[in-house]
Amino acid sequence: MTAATPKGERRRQALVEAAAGLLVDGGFDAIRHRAVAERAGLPLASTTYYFDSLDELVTAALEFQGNAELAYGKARLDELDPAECGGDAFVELVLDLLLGPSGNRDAEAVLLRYERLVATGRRPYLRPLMRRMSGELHSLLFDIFARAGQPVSRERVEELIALVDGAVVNALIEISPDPRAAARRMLGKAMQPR
Amino acid sequence: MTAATPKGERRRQALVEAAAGLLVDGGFDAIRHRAVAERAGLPLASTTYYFDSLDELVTAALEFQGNAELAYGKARLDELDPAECGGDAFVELVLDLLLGPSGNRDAEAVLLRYERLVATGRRPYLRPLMRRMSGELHSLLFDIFARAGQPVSRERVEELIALVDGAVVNALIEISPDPRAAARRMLGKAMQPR
DNA sequence: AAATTTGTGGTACGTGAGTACAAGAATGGG
DNA sequence: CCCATTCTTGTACTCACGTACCACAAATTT
Repeated sequence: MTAATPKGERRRQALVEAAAGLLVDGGFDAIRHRAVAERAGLPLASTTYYFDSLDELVTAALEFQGNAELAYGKARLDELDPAECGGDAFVELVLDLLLGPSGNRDAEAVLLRYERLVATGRRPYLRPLMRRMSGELHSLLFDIFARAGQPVSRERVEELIALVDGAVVNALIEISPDPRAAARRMLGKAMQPR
Repeated sequence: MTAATPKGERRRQALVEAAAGLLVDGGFDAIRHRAVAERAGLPLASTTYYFDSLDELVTAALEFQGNAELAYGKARLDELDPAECGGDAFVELVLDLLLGPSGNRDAEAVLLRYERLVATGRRPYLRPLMRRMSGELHSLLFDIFARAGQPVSRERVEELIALVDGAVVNALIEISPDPRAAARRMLGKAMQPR
């Protein structure tokens, strides 16, 4: 159900944000009616009033989080100074877009981005949303490469994303996972001038 | 707990196989005491008798499944005829090792291999096992490339694996996921003679 | 053969979850 | 001011799950 009153809309939004927070901290399984309500400081029943099912709440949380990440990416694109796109700095920029800002407690925060992809395998209802966000991310990267004076084809963007994603999922099984370092290594090598 | 009697050992093994089956069909969350017992045709309490905790059962199931996959890979290596390693056939061979034999109901079966990687992020107790299996898989691929007359460095193996893994996780969000096709495309391009 | 270990399985407890419900409060238009 | 719609929330029902328990059977050891 959708809210019809301003206050209702605010409450609904508070629930979405709480759910998104839980999503980041604990993954999809952490989004539960009771946990969301508590985190938002609202009663349990408010979650079932504004969302017909838990899936709907999960979808809203994912959309909120995804949009936040895309907004961050767009901001980085806007403030991009082509002069400061030396090799290493540019690699870090791309990693920021794909994995989130560095300084995130890493393995933890990166994990969610990949749980999302894989979870979509068993939750088909997330696919349309994930497709949209993935498409926007690709476009964003495409623009960033162009803006940085290193234009690439869309196909090449897909390759680089795949390389980073693969490096990350394989890094997750290390004793002390450092997925960003693994991705940096692969990406740095792939982007080296030939 | 470990079994001490031959019959006990058989029962324990039946539980592990049942759990592995559930793992393949429904992912980690599908491994539950009751489901495992029912699938094995044994009483509920047998699961707690042979395994101190559910984690132990999950670990055993994963190990069983992983070993089966590695055995399949070794068999493919043994029967490898270097003469039949034309480009396309060889790509398919590599995909068979990384994604499982073609003909698997694809998106379904491939999914587990990536759930494992990501799940390890939130289940540290799986890491040692995953590391071991991942290492063996890398070695296997290294040997296969050499045997096929296309030797590559271990670093290059890692790159190709990352490329395939990244292609797969990104393919999972499609409306009708075909991760194998996506991986085939990327891998084929990356392995093209330069 | 007795004793001890090992295996077996029915049952039940406690917990946490999704969801339903109904009674009450707030809101806004006539 | 009233009334209908919208919102709010405490409570409770049902279910599935992990796990513990215990009486008993089978096997193994002494």
